[in-house]
Amino acid sequence: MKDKIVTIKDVAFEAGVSVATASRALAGYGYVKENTRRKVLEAAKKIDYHYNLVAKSLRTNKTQTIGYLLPDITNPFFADIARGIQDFAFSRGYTVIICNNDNDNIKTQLLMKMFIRNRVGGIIYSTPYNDALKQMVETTRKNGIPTVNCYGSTRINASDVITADATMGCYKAMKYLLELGHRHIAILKVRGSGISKRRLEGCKKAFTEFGLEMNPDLIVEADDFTQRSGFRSAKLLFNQPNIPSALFAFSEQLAMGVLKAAKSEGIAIPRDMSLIGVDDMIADLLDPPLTSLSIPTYEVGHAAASLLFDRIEKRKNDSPPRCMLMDETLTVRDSTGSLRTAISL
Amino acid sequence: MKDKIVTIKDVAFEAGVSVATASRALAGYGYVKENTRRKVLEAAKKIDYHYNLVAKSLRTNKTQTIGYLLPDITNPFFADIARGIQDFAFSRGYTVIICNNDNDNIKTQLLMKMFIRNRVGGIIYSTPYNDALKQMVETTRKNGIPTVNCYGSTRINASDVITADATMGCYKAMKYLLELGHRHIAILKVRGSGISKRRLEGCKKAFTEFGLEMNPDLIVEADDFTQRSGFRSAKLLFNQPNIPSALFAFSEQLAMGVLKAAKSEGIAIPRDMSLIGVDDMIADLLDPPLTSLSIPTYEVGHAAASLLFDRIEKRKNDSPPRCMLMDETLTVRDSTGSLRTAISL
DNA sequence: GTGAAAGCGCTAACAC
DNA sequence: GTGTTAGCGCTTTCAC
Repeated sequence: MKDKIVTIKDVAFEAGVSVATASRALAGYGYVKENTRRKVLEAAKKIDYHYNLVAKSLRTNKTQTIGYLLPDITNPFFADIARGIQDFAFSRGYTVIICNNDNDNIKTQLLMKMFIRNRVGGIIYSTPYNDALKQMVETTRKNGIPTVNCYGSTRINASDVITADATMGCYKAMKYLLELGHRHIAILKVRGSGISKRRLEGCKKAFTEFGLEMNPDLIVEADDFTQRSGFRSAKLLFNQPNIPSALFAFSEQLAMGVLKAAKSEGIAIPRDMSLIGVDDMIADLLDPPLTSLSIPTYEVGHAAASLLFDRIEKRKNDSPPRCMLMDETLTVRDSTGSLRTAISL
Repeated sequence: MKDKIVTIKDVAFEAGVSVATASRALAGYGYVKENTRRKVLEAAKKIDYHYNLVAKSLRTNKTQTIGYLLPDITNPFFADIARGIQDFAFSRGYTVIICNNDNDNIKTQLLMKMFIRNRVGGIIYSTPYNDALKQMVETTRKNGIPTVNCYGSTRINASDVITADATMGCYKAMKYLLELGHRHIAILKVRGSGISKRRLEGCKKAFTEFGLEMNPDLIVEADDFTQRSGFRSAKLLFNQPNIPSALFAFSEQLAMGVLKAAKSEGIAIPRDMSLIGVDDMIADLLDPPLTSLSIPTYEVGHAAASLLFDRIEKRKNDSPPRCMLMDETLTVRDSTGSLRTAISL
């Protein structure tokens, strides 16, 4: 139980070879006779040697680590993405440092600097690409650290971008509602949100395909993606002369707010109104289980890591930023029904 | 944009001092004249220097990193703990490596080895202290890496332990039910679960205090903590001659299963039966919002990190393992009511 | 207060 | 196939 640190030198001595050979055997590269390799590995095990990644990192000037910057790991949406990233990274022998910025620019800057100090091989971020981040991305690039914008925004920027195809997803969801016979369909989007805009485009496309046009009065703008906003907006909507036969809310939280508002107004779902949400984190637990456009969060994370490792390993860090879109899928549950249902009552 | 790496040497040159002085100024220890320090920091900024933690780690033989081993970051319960750990670690200038073992012993071993190879300063784990883990904890201890068992089990083991006071929590919850007038109270625990056993003890204590005894027929053993198990067990229970006036399920998932079973049997909650759950992750979103015993997950994580840093920084790594208990709190919502309600109907 | 220099554990030429 | 050896970028004695 001596505190003497066991190094590769000790392994080499124990195995009766040079440190170079020991190194080659341990790291598994270069030419080592199978017999020698075995001898070295046995010696390592015997003297309880543990490879020192810190030393390797210093020597090779690259770590087996990447950073992931997100708003808050407590948010299941990002936790799923994180899992996708971790699994991919781990399969490559990498470790990931997860940091929460709480949507705070000061923290962003601090954390990105921490990533650099730790000499991460690359950084994935799921946080809006604003000026604070832009500046830090610039800095990391100068330091040879590639970045991937993971579900942050599709706005052209200095990083590779991976995100879900929101336009296409909403097109599918809206088409589904139209096929059910709905025409008087309300949208609950968020004011000033880029992704809301893209979602709306998808909706419009579906309407156009049906030779219809959306009623601007039914496009409601919420302040943010929260449940409270959803509740408030829905209340307002429900106090109009006639309520829509279907409502498409652009987040799960918004939809939950709508659900509450509907309950309080005695509006039964889906009998009186069909409801679709987005995100699908706990949609199946709601009452009624919510038909929902689900974002393939795990796959998004996985793909982000894959994009990042392309740059880290293949060193093609000078090629222009790429953009990759993942398919959103519609999961039909109990909150939607055909228009006939509503008419018959 | 040259790829030349900027080192402390360059900073020293730029500032016109020796590397030793530059090092002292940059790391902020030892004697450096205020004036010199400023000069060095300015030089560093000017040539865009980024401190290299890898080199520091190699030299000092300690990293600014800890490891957190959990079943799955996607589980909000552990994500909350992770957040508590991260925040504490970050405040100490540490970074945390989060690894999911999916309750798999092989992965546990792999990941713990990864932690050692990365020379983490300490490890927190939220995974059962079984033989596989025990062996790895032994190994880390030999390598001078302290460990904290965070909500894993209170069984005496080689690590510091932090957990919630389940016995006390359940005592409070049960007392609440008894004060509401309930006597015919069912428990939904999990067979073979250590924590379930401690929870049951708390319940018994409350009964004893009221001069009562628990009815063994109403202590139901589920196979695991899942919703499916809760549903199945509740169904069985509800098909008995008379249903209990209250039910206490030892996890949120179990309670959700009970909720579903009750709905399918036409049992109204809380009118026909009161229901209490444990965990309180999404209890407020359920229908009805669930009265719930909440585990202070964030605080548990925070405390775990605090315990760990005691050992890392104060180097009192030879003192015997400590055990720390956090209070669980009862959050009353709509799923519980006084017995009179039930009688009156 | 500051500087010179040794060395943390590993890798990668290069020599044999 | 294997060995020798010079560092990677920092810290930290020990002189001055």
